[in-house]
Amino acid sequence: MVTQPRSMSKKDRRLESERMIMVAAEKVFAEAGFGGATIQLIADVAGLPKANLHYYFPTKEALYRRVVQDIFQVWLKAADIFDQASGPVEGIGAYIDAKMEISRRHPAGSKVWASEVMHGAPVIQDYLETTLEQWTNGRITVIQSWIDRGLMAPIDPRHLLYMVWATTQHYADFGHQIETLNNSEPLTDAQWQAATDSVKTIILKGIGAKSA
Amino acid sequence: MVTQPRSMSKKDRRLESERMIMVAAEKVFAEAGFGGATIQLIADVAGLPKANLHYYFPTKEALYRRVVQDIFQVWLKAADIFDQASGPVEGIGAYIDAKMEISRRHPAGSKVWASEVMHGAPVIQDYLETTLEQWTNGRITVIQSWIDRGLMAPIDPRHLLYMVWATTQHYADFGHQIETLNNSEPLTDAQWQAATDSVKTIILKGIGAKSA
DNA sequence: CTTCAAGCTGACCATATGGTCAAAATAAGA
DNA sequence: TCTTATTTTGACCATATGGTCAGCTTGAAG
Repeated sequence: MVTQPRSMSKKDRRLESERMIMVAAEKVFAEAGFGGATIQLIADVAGLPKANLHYYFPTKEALYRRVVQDIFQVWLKAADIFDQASGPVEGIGAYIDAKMEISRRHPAGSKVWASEVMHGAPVIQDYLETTLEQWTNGRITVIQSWIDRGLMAPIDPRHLLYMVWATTQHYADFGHQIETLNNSEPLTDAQWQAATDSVKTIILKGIGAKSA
Repeated sequence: MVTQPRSMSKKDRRLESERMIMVAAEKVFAEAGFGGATIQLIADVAGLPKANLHYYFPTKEALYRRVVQDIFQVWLKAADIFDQASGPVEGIGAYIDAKMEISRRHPAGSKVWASEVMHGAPVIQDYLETTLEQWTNGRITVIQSWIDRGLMAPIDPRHLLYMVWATTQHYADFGHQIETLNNSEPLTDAQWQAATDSVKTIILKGIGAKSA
């Protein structure tokens, strides 16, 4: 456990403790799944007694919910890029860049999200039905307008989005498999760049994207 | 529980019981994850007393291992199609067809596989390092030969394979999300066909595939 | 310095779960 | 029919785990 500086105010220490717990929880939930994760292990990773963890988060479910909600925020934030784009090359290209970066920097979060959805989204079903659906429909409109303006081929925007999600998140969720097939070595900077380029090249060419 | 006909021999009944347990286990492991699944629930789904399940499979791990190995076999079998192809349009096209069909028919299996890999492949690490790596390298050779013969653009074959895996498996692993975004309705036959067509179109066009 | 609310923690509890076992039931073979 | 191996099952056990709680510590405010 990293000792917390005396300088911190009580409020800061609270926030700091909550953050440490969240980070530990994200990691443990990602590695073991919700059912396989134990409060004890999360507490150990965070460097706190189990009872202290319960002081901040009353139940395992509550902690898990917070973790999933946090991840969803990151997810949504990356999507903002989409809107500032003038056409598919810039918009989808930048979106792929952002999502690949998330897969690289927050693989644990991506896995927790994947696990949550795979198990039927018991915790964030309402988000899927409201926020995600609205975001998706908005993006579908944008993509459709690009198609209407002749900036890309008439691909079903929905399946295009699924492909981007699937491909980018795969590098986080199946990172272990990818690493194994890479002589059990993590991807290097150059390899991540090559992966990103490959994904962008294939998808942008595949939809016949033209710069606006 | 489906009563087993008296006509069955003892050996057949054993196989039948094992199969029922495997089917139930695949479903429960997919829905709850390894840690969240309970032997009791698997037994209930299979329609057997818990103790009887332990007669056929000594431990939870042993049962899980069998389930994962089974799934891997399906995975490999689908890959055979690849070899009979004369070029990327036929080979990759047929491979995408096969994998989309698996996602549709065996979504639970796909989820168990995804979960296993996400958790670091504790059970099938050796398969990844041997069988999967060999299969992958073989396919990379094939794809490279297509590139050399000018049948497709010079895409890194590895990332192409990852994209096919990611995209096709996404329809199983994230099926719940896709269903939610489809007005909480399962995809119809036509929608599955449209999804498959979209995936094939984008990828084949994206790699500049030409018929041999 | 004193007071008091906020924060922290070791010890404890109830429950769920994987797994065991002895005995009963069943079916195949002599 | 009798014998024996296989299969089935209810009852039981040891352990792990989520969660509680009473009491202790700490630090801010007056």
